[in-house]
Amino acid sequence: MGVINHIKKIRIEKGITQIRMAEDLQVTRQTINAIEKNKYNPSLELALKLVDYFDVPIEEIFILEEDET
Amino acid sequence: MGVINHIKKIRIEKGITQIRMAEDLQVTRQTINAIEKNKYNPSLELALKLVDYFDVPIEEIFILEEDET
DNA sequence: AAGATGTGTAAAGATATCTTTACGTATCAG
DNA sequence: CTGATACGTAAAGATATCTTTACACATCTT
Repeated sequence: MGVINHIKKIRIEKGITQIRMAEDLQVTRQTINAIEKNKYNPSLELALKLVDYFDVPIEEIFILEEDET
Repeated sequence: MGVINHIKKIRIEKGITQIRMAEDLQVTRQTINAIEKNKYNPSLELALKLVDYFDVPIEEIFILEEDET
């Protein structure tokens, strides 16, 4: 059970650096890096900002992994 | 800047109690209550579970309020 | 080689999210 | 009135999210 994301993939595709993303989204570079490395999930607020930032559907960025029985 | 939600409205429309929601989503009733009262935002994981649970687009539940310049 | 740029990481601290326990109020059924 | 059900809330504590500061490594340019 948990959430994984495809932020790094999307960021690279768009040719954006972690540094620029952090500035644009008003968080630190370490936050972007940690989320890309799936160290933890973004807050809902940051997740929604990421959706707006990349302009892609949320399902293309964040995947809710179901509990495998 | 922040996120508001329409969980209470949607829950009432579907005739579900906070207690049942909490059981179904495996969180406490207090968590549901606090989120409905906008005491704090759900985690991204819980937010995605809520989307699945209600089967509505995320934009109908969560609204990212922009910073008014 | 030296400097600039982009990325990975770590540790300490602040704040947010969530649980557990518990109490209060209101409504409805018996 | 009594009991059951649903909701609102509060306080203490655990864990997650995010910041600040700092260091390391790799690549590219000069």
